[in-house]
Amino acid sequence: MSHLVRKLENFVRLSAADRLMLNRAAAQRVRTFAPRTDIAREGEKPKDVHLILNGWACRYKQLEDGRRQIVSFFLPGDICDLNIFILREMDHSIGTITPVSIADLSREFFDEISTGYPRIATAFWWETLVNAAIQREWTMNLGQRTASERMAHLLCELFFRLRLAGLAEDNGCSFPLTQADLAEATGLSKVHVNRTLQELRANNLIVLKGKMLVLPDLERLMSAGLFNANYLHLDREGRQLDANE
Amino acid sequence: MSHLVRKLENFVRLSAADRLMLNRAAAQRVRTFAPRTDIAREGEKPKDVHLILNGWACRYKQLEDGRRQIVSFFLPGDICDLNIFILREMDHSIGTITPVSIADLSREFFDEISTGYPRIATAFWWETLVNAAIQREWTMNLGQRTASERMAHLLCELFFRLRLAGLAEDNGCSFPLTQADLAEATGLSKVHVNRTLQELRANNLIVLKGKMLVLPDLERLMSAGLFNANYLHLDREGRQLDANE
DNA sequence: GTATCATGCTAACATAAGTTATTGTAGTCG
DNA sequence: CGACTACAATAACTTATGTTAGCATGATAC
Repeated sequence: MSHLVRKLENFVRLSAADRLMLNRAAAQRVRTFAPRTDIAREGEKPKDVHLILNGWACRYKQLEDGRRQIVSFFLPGDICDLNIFILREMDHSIGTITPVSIADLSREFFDEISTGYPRIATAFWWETLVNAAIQREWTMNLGQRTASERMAHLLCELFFRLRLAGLAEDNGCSFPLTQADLAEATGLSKVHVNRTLQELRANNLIVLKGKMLVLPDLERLMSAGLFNANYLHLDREGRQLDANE
Repeated sequence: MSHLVRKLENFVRLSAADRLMLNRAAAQRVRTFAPRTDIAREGEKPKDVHLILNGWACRYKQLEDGRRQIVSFFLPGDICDLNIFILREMDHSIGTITPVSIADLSREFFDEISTGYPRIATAFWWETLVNAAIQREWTMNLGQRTASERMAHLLCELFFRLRLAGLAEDNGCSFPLTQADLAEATGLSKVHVNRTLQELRANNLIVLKGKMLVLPDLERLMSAGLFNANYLHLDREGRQLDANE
């Protein structure tokens, strides 16, 4: 089962036809990219919506003087920007971290969804709203949390999101980000990222080595990062109805 | 003409019927709020989409220990969160800065839009995408810009957005935010906000007094804030077609 | 096997921004 | 009118994080 379907089914119940539709779309127009290359660049006209099939990528923005900020990460099953084609040009770039394969989704695909696949349409709205919530949480993260809180929070988020797509073990996950990547995502310097990771290690909150992240005590890491998963909206739609609200 | 219509017409050409529909929706279910009160609170079940008719409001998040971050501002003509009702609970709060009046838009209103008002639907997608872009830009702002760049950038953004809704003069606007508000939005301390504003004043980039902001030289302020308006996507849809792209 | 490169680590030092505290100023309320 | 109150301004001091630089490690390539 694809990571996308796996993820969306955490929120809506999809029919067999829904799943077929999604898997069919994910099998067409597939492209692959080497690590550290751009899938799309700021200033370009957006043509398609990208679905990440495999690998890690990120959205980033750059200032004229070279300062770079990773504004979000894309994990397998993530969709880049619904309906982006109505805009005239990209206001950010999308680049790969690892080798990445994507499927390009056309405008026509979304037209089909909105006329004939209401459950998928709802699931896509959920995806859009959760992405917005993640971006807000990053604003909070950069604005209010200290370096170690910020790092702990980011690690929790990535772990939760990977788990949602079926890509994490019970207490860890594969983790391809370099300290330089973490620096660009947290707004810290590389040196301070290193210090911060050492601190988390010293507190037995993480084991991070050779592209593998182990979280020996997720609860403690969450509280170290003041992490509250509510913004990921992991509850299935209708649960409040089941509970006879 | 309402601020909403004014704003959306910067992007799509609306028909008379479109405008009528929007103005009708904006006249029903109107509520008013005192300054510094909450329109919605984190944890609540979202019921309606809010359209800001008048006044300034903000979205904010709070940590258990009281640290607060304003994650975005709402100006007249802004819509809070399209389709928010599919989520089970709010992950943030919405509070007023000034006295505010809003119109609550129902699920049924959006159903009507999506079946019978394609231009409005497109304009709403534009609004959603621009809001996402603004949130990304805030991430960049907090992660990479220095205090004075950050402040200059924020002032530019608010000025541009007010102008879009027809709420700014040529070289200034009404500006109800306190230094404490600016601190919560920029992730700086109140004291440092004060220092930063002094610096901008000393460089003749702003005149800020008694809830009025004057920008004597917008160009210079923009370059002081490394402000590039591309993320606001102010270009009307179809312009690239007119230009025979 | 050793040269090269990306990545990680550490130390010493510099600085932007935070903290605490005090004072000024204007508006509002009784 | 005087007493509050919210907001703004400043000073003195502290601290978290940035900067520069150098070294260590491990993978990849020839």
